[in-house]
Amino acid sequence: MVEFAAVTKRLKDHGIQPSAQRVAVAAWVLQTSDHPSADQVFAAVRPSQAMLSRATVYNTLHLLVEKGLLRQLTIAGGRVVFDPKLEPHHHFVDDDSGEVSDLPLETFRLTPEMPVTGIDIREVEVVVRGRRQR
Amino acid sequence: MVEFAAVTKRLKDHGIQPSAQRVAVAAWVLQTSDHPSADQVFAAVRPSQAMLSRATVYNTLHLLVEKGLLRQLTIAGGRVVFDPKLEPHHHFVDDDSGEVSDLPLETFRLTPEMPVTGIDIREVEVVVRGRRQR
DNA sequence: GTTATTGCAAAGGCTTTGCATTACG
DNA sequence: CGTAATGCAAAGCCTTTGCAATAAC
Repeated sequence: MVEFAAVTKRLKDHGIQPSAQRVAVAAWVLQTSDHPSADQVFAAVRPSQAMLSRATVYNTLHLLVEKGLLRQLTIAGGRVVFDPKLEPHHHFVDDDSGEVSDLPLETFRLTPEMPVTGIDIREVEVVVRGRRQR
Repeated sequence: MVEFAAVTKRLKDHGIQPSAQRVAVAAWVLQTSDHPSADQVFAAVRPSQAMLSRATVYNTLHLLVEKGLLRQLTIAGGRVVFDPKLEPHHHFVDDDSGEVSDLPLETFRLTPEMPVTGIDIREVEVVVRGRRQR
């Protein structure tokens, strides 16, 4: 069960005019612990929102990213996925299944020991590829 | 001027059967200091190798990656580029121009202080996004 | 009423695929 | 000869675009 009222407020607070479609998309994607692709978002929200087109999903996702409610990740292989977890953290991609999972920030400490000059760093993305041991 | 003989030998050493197209592609992509996309490789090699199709370029690039002569990177925005520099290092993507450049490994020290368990790490990709200062 | 949002379908990149042709061992 | 590599064009994703219809202010 998702609180649409809370989502609506959150959208407004971030300067996004709510609409049935936007609230439905946001309510789902902002609470998932998964790392869905645009199409997975569409597939997940469609059943409860028959009036929803792919274009609107892309539209809404980009809007959420632009307004800072969602992060867009680029995973090995060129896949683009979305991540509602805003706190800095890293990612692990299972080469076998393609699944994406979070790695806590402390797993790797990025210590600038050689100062990076001439660059305004906006974001550091760390993607670990490998295999789950069994 | 590129030494085709050396490239040919290198391909053979890595179990790749040389051909005119493969040597031409490899000779260019393995010596560039850039981070070209598949299409940029095609555009660069085509003039000196009229008998070259896009399919063969993709084919050859994937072969080089598979055999460990080339690395495939996934850059912010879902772009896939290739990097002949095999030594571990990081990458910087200029948000303005989209250009990719290398960052020395020492720029960031990745210190596993919380041991990563249950995972066979194959590769750690660090991509820094931001802007060049002027 | 005027502006913003949406759906639809078409168009656009980029990459892969299938198959006949050509080159190689 | 038999196998491997290539070219070509078509097909496949995924994503964006244009425009008319709809809904919101």
